[in-house]
Amino acid sequence: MGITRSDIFTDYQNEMAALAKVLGHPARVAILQHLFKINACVCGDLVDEIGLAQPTISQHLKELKNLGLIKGTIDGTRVCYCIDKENWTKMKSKFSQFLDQDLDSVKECC
Amino acid sequence: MGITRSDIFTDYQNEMAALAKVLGHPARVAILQHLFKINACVCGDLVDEIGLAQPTISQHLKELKNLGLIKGTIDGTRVCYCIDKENWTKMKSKFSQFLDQDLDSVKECC
DNA sequence: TATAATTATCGTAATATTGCAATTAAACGA
DNA sequence: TCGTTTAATTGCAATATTACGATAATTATA
Repeated sequence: MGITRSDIFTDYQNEMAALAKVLGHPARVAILQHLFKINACVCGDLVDEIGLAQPTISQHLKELKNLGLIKGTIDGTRVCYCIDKENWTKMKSKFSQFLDQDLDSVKECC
Repeated sequence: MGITRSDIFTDYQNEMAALAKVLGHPARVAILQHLFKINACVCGDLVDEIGLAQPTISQHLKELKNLGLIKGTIDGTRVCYCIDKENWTKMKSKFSQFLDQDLDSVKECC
């Protein structure tokens, strides 16, 4: 049905999935990489840098902003985007918690 | 168009996104959590544990297997799934590389 | 061999995502 | 004020994802 049955999962599972999902597109990975490299930039720069149309970039920026990974400030006719450091740190610890599950005690079945 | 233009991105960006994407569904997060807890289990257990239909679980298992995060061994009429430790470690370092980009030198724009 | 148990696959329906052209909105500068 | 610049929004088309019923395939068991 294309609809995720989030009602049957825990909050943790849904939040973890939502975070992973927003990283699950190469354009958004590229945007975040560029913001780390450049510190801050405007939408138009990303259009040039990445090579997708302006509305497409704008849409990806919106998703990143909705999850809190970036923030934007209006600067005249432009909008300056940058990494939201506080939320990035929170995301990192959420991922760490998931990825660093105890692998040593895992027994492979085969 | 619903089709990701992976041609314009780097291999790194595409691989990073593919890994994140497979974690981007709560059912797959739940499956992985359960495998960590139980070490190994069969599809039917996951159907009971998670509460989605058997074909749906089977499909999610397939995606996890395609990315290499789990592996399955045929055991009679059942298939025993478990975490692929080697690939899990590889994924972890890929995520670390991305998530641990130098945050200290990032200047927020606003 | 026939039946049961288990998982994968197929087919399909519903929804989501991706991408862009066209347009709108907002703020600046001549 | 009027045009210019920049980004967001709208509307739409194409593709992808999610979910499940039905079925097939495989192996064990009676």
